[in-house]
Amino acid sequence: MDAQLKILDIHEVPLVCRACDARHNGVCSTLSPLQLNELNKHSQRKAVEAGTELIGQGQQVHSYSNILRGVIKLSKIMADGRQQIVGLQFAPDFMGRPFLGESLMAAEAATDAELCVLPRKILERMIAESAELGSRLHNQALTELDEARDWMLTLGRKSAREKVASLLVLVASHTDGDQFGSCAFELPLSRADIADFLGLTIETVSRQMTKLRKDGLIQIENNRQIFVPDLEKLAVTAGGD
Amino acid sequence: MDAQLKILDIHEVPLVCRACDARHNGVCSTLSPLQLNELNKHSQRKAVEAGTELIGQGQQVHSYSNILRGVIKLSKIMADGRQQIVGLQFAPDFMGRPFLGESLMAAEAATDAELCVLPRKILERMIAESAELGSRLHNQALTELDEARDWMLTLGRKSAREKVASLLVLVASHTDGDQFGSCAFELPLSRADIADFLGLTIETVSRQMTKLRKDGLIQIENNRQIFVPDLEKLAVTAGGD
DNA sequence: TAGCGACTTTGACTTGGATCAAGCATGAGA
DNA sequence: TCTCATGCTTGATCCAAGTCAAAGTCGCTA
Repeated sequence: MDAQLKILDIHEVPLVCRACDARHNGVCSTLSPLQLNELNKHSQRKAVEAGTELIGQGQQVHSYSNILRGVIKLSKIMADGRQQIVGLQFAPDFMGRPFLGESLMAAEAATDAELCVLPRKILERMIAESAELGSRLHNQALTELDEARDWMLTLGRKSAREKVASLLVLVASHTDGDQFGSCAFELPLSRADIADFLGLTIETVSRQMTKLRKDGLIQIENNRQIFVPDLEKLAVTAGGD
Repeated sequence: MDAQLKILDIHEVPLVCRACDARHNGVCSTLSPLQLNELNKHSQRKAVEAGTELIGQGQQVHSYSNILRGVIKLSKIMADGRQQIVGLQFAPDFMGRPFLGESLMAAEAATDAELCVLPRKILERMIAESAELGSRLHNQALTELDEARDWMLTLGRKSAREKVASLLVLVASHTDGDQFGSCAFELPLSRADIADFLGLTIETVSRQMTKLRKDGLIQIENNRQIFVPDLEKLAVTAGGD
């Protein structure tokens, strides 16, 4: 909520994103050395802490970002305050909605995060110049659409228990600990965030987490540390397939 | 349900889509005459009647389509039969998810419809060749993503009454009768479809329709014919903005 | 014109999740 | 050490929407 750093003013942060290092495969990996050099002149690395609002619903868009570290939540809010998280973005996703001047939702850092900020005009010019970059972003848009539609099934047709299990499976799937049976991870979201993502209240989320714990499907430490003894079983609880 | 025509066998229907006529601005309008000619060799116009399944969840994708007339519903189904409609496509949308061999959802004609069917391989080659076509499809994907996220807010946070009103506003917005105050249209969906789209039951949909009617927000004739005396008021009932 | 099937509405009852209201932990600051 | 704020859990109660069951409506066919 307390936005110490505004992403829009890209000149605040001095550190320049030098090249497509491993974490930076969101966009740059498709560019020619010439384009990369051009991009480096304008891109800015930026660290933000959890809770920082990166852009508000209805605000003008001046930049896009590659997410280098952390989790960003995208949310929509109704006139009366009801809120729905409509997407989570993990590193190394590209963040932003090209070709639209005004943001249709708010973006907020769910965890401490690091971004590589790209000015809008520069990036849009590069999309026009590089078919490969365009294709890359096209594919990410399609993937996000797939995910959004999966989530529509979750929101529309699953019970609270299934919803919470679905969220845990989703977060687990974005954690590299892709071991077979068990996995452990830190939840990037508070109970309130989870509720906003699942279309539930915090009380219901809490109750279902407790129930999943008592049923032996998960273990919880310090509210955020989750251990899943059997991911398969949790996925079944989340609604199968 | 009874699929008399399978979209996959493009040779069944003799009529060839000759050119980018007005209704056919989904894809073809971006192509060069040479490419158009090439496309015309392979595209097929096809009429399907309401209820025809165009592709099933998990099936191999062999073609894409431009929708020339009618409404297509995209739906996901869970192992136990729970169903959620995750998108509606109206003419002149492009239908299909490029670059993925297997369909993540089912597509079914909600109304009688007419399609221009494009074989997958041909279209994907043309995307690679034409930056403008790629950009066009990229934009459609982004638009669909915007719509999906809007709908996530509806599914997650709105009451049954607001959901039904939202659907009516959505359908109204795809009807060219964009008069200011009032509008009239035919619902392309049955009560069961509406329920599947809104994450409700048919009974709840029916009750809310009745209540909206009794509140004077809509008039209903023959279940499907809707007259909205004041679209603005209905939009407010749908949750504002 | 009666009968059948698909679709819709309506009513009575149940229930899952929301709401309201305390408690409980943790950590920061005085 | 106390207090206060923040985030989470737990319990009691309520209500919106689901479930179950019947009855209308319409078109189709015999």
